[in-house]
Amino acid sequence: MTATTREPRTDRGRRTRDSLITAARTVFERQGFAATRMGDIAAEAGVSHGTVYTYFDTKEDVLEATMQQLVDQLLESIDGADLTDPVERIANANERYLTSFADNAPLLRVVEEVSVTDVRFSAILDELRRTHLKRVTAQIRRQQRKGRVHPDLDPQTTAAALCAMVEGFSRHWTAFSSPDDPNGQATLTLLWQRSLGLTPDPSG
Amino acid sequence: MTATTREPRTDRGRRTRDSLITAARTVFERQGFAATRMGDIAAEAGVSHGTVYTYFDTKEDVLEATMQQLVDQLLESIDGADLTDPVERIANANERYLTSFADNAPLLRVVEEVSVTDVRFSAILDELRRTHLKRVTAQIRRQQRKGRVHPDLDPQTTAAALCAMVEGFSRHWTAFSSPDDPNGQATLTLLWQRSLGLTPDPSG
Amino acid sequence: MTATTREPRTDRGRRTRDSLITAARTVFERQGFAATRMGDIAAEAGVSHGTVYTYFDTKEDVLEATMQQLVDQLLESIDGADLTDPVERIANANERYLTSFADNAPLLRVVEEVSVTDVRFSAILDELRRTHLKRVTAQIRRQQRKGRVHPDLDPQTTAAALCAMVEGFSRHWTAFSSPDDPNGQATLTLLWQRSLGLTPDPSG
Amino acid sequence: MTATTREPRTDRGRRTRDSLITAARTVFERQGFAATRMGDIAAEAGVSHGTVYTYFDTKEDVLEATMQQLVDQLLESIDGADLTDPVERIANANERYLTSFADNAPLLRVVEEVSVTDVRFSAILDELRRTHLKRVTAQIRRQQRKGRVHPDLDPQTTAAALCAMVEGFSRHWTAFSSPDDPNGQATLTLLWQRSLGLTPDPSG
DNA sequence: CATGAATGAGTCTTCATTCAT
DNA sequence: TATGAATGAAGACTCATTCAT
Repeated sequence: MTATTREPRTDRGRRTRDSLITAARTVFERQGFAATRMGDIAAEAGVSHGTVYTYFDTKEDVLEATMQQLVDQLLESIDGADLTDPVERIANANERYLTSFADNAPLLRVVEEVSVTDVRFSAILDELRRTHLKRVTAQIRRQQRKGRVHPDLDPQTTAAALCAMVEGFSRHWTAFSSPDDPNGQATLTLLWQRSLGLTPDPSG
Repeated sequence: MTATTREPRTDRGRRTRDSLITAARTVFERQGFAATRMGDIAAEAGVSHGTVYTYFDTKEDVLEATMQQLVDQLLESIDGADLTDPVERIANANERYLTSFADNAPLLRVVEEVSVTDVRFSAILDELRRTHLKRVTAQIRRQQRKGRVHPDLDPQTTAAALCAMVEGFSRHWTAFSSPDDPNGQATLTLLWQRSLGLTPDPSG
Repeated sequence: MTATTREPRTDRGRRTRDSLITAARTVFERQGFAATRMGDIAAEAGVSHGTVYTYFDTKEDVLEATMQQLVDQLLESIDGADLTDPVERIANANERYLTSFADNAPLLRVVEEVSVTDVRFSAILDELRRTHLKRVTAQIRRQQRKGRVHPDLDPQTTAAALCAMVEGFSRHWTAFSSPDDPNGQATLTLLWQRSLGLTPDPSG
Repeated sequence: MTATTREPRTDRGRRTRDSLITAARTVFERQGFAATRMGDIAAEAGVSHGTVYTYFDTKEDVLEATMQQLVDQLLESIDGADLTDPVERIANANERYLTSFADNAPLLRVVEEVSVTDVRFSAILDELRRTHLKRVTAQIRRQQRKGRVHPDLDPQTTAAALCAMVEGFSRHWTAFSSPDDPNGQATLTLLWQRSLGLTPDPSG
C-alpha cells in the first residue's frame, strides 16, 4: 500500500473528504494547479486549512484523488461496447470519448500542467493514450485484414493520428466547432471513416 | 513601466541576453516552468543571479522572450507556400507543420503548462490555433466550391478536427508513430486527403 | 483582499498578534522603519519568521496596526474636557497633549519617516494636525468674539503656529527644556496665554 | 579628510557633479530617500547609472552633498544681522528663518526621514536646532536682564518652545496658514513678541 | 475529527555597488 | 570621465506542511 491518502473511518469523515475533492476540482479548474493553494481548497469546501491534511498528504495527492474516478470513467469510455458494424462502432466510440473528455477538458488541462513536472501525472495521461492507441490500432489491423481499410496505412501511426485528432479536438478545439455540429461528433466520425476508407460490411 | 524586457545597448549585453534566452529554453524544457528557478537559468547561462533581472522583470517575461522567435517561425510554418495542387499543398503544409512543431514540442508543452494560469500564454496558443484554423477552413471551402471535397463536411468543424490531429500528433503522439513512417508525415497526408475525399485535379 | 490584517480567531492568536505589535513598536522605535526587518520583529516577539505574515501582509501594515490604538489615544488627548476658564483649559490641553505626544515621540518620528514615502501615514499625521488645528482655531475665534484675545491675530494662522509649537516641542525639543520645567508644560502655557493676550474672565 | 565625495578635476566633471546634485534634490523631494534609487538620480541628471559613483560613494553621500550648501545657508539665516530694536530683530529673524526653511521644507523632511536611521543626518538637524536654540536663549536672557521680557519665563525652555514653533510652522504647518497672512510671518512675530512680553525700548 | 496557529524552507526580486570597456 | 553590464548580499513574502488544542 503506497497510501497517499488516508481513508476516513466515519461517515462524517467520508462526507468531508468528498466535499474536499469536489472543492479541489472546482478550484483546480478555476486556477490551475500551481496557482491553487491548499487554503483555497479548504475555503471552497468550507473547512479549515488543516483539515485537508487529515485526508491528503500533499497537494499532488489531492489532485490524484480528484482524478481517481475520472480516470476510471475515461478508461471505460475508451474501452467501449463491441459493436459489429465498424462504422457504428466508430460513431459510438467517438461519441463516448468526446462526451467524457470534452466534459472533463478543464481538469485534464490541469493534469497536463502538472505532468510537465510530475511523472505521476504524465503516467496517467500516458496510460490513457496508450490504451486508446492499442484499441484503435487493433481495430484498424482487424479491418485491414478483412480488406475494409486501406492497406497502405500504417496501423499504428494511423491510430496515433486519429487518437490525436479526437483527443486534441476534445481538449482544445471544441470551441472552434460549428453551430451545425456543436460537439463535432458527426464530423469526427465522417472523417475517421473516410480517412480509413471503411467500406460497408459485405457480410452485412 | 510597460516594457517587460530591457533591451541591451551594447554587444556584450546582447550576447548575455541571448545566452540567457538559450539557457532559459534548455532549463524550461528540462524542468518545466514551475520547477525552474531564476537561479537555474542564471547558472545555466553562467551569469550571476541578478543578471537575469537586468534583462527580464519576471520569470514569465523570460519565457515570453524565449517564445518570441519561435512564435514567428511557427506562424510562418502555418502560412506556407501556395501550391496549386491541393494534395501537394497538404503534403507540404503538413511537412512544414510537423517539422516545426514536433521539433519544438517540449517548449510548447511548457507554454501549455503556464497557459493554464497565465492568459498571456494561452493567448499565444490561441493565436496559433486560430491562424491554423482560418487557413484550413478557407482551403476546405474553396475545394468544396470546386466540387473536390465532400460537400457534407462542415468546413469549420472539419478544419478544427484536422488541425487538432496535426497539432496533437506533433505534440504528444510522435512517440507512438511507427518506424516505417517515423515522423508520420506520409500517414497524416493520406488521412487528411482521404478524409476530405480530395480527388485529383480534373483540370490537371 | 482589502483586509490588510487578518484577525485572530482564538485567544492564543490574539495573544500572538498583540505580542507582535508590542515587539514591533520596540523594534521600530529602536531602529526606525527602514532598518527594521520583518525577522527582527519576529525575533523580538519570539515567534518564527512566517508568523508575522499570519497577521500582517506587509511591514507597513504592522506599523499601521502599531499606530491604531495610539492614534485614538492621541485624538482623544487633543479633544479634551471643556473647562470654562480658558487659561485653565489651555493648561489642561497642553498638559494632556504633551504627556501623550512626548511619551510617543519615538514612534511618531517613525511615522514621520514613512510618511515621506507612504501617503497612508502622512494621512495619519495630517488628521492629527487637522483635528488639533480645528479645535484651537475655534477656541481662538470664540475668545476673540468675547474680546479676550487680541483681535488683530488671524485665528487660523495663529492656531497653526501654536499647534506647531506644542507638536514640535513634544517631538524634537523636549530634550532642550530646562531642569526647572522638565516637561515644559508651565512654560508652554504661559507663552500660549500671553501670546493670545488672554485676560482673566471678567465674569469670573 | 574623511572624503565621502570625490572632487571633480575638470570643468566637465564639475558640471556633471552639479547636475547630479540638482537631480538628486529633485528626486529626493519627489520620492523620499528610501524610495529613491541611484538609477533614478542618474536618469534625472541624464547620465548613466555608474556615473553617480564617479562622484559619490554611497547614496547617503549624495544626500549629504545635496545638503551641503543648504546647511550653510540655513545656519546663516539663523545667525542674522544684529538689529538694535528687539522687535525688529525678531521680525527680521523670523522672516529670514521662514523664508529659508519653508522653501526647503521638502528636502528637510527627507533629512528627517533618514535621520531616524543615520546619525550623520540627525547630527545635521541637531546642529541646526542647537544653533537656533543658543541664539534665541541668549537673546531672551539679554532682554530679561534689561527688564523687557517677563522674568518668570525659563529662558531655555522658552527658547525651545519658540524655536519649535517657527521650525514646525515652516515644516508642516505652512499649508494651514490663512490667505491673509500667507507665509505667517506677521503672525509669528506678533506671537513671539507678545509671549515674551517684549515692551518697546525705553531708551529708544 | 476539526481547527487555526506556527513553522521555516524556498524563491523571487531589488538595488547599491563594482568593474570592464 | 562616462557607460552600462554584472554582481550578490539582503530581505520580503509565500505557502505547503506540522502541531497543539
